[in-house]
Amino acid sequence: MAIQDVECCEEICVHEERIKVIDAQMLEEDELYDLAELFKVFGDSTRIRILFVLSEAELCVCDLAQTLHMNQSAISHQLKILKQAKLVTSRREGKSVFYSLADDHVRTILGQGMEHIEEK
Amino acid sequence: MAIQDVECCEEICVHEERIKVIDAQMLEEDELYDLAELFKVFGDSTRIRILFVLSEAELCVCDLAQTLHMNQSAISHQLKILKQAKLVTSRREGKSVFYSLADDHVRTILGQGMEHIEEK
DNA sequence: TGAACATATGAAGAATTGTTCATATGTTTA
DNA sequence: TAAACATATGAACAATTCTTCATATGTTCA
Repeated sequence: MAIQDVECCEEICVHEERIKVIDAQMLEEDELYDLAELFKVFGDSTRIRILFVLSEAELCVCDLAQTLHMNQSAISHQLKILKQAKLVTSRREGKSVFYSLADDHVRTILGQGMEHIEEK
Repeated sequence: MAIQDVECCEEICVHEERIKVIDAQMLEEDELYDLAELFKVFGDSTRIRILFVLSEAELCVCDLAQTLHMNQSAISHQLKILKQAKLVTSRREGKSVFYSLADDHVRTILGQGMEHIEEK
């Protein structure tokens, strides 16, 4: 992101004190980045579908692929992203790997999102 | 998304009944899409910063640009996206346009996101 | 051990997205 | 009405992302 001087409205709306206070309370750069990265993970309909399905039942990669009508590779790639974000966990059982939701934040966030879009 | 037949594990992990039940409960295509679109809006650090700043105070475009050290055009573009997603609202006051958070879902979602990344 | 199966992953191409630049729109005031 | 100011927006380029294909890894069982 380019940092630069910005010519700005001077009379009405620049409240320097207010800006200073906000600046001080601002999230750290890496927190901001992590937060955006987290939501980016939610921001894909394939991953939303995976999370939604896993909120109903623990499933293996193959079941997920079949349920979502997508090939195994695509699902595996998305599961990797979900796992890196700690939104899902997995356990191996023989040849299969079963995935499930990592914790309740996932459900809460999905639920809040649903509420928001339903209010429109 | 390509829909196709997937050769799938047959012995261990395909639970056809389970899949049928999940299929029936699955979100509608457009709900899924809307939900992903919503989270996509949260999935950018500039927009997260805008939302965070607006959670502290109502600000005009110019103040936002100055606070975030970005130019006015970039901020306006992002505000448009936030407004389309109904995450912010605006009111005009003379030459300036003031933006603020649209509702408390925004705060809840941001808060849950913060909790999640802080638990790591 | 080797064949069969389930999952993971690297590379590549298509599609999407964010910022910048230039300019348009809308508001105030001289 | 014209100039000055604040905001909005279209086009373009760079960067990121998602899916597919091919193949590698890991597990079971004959």
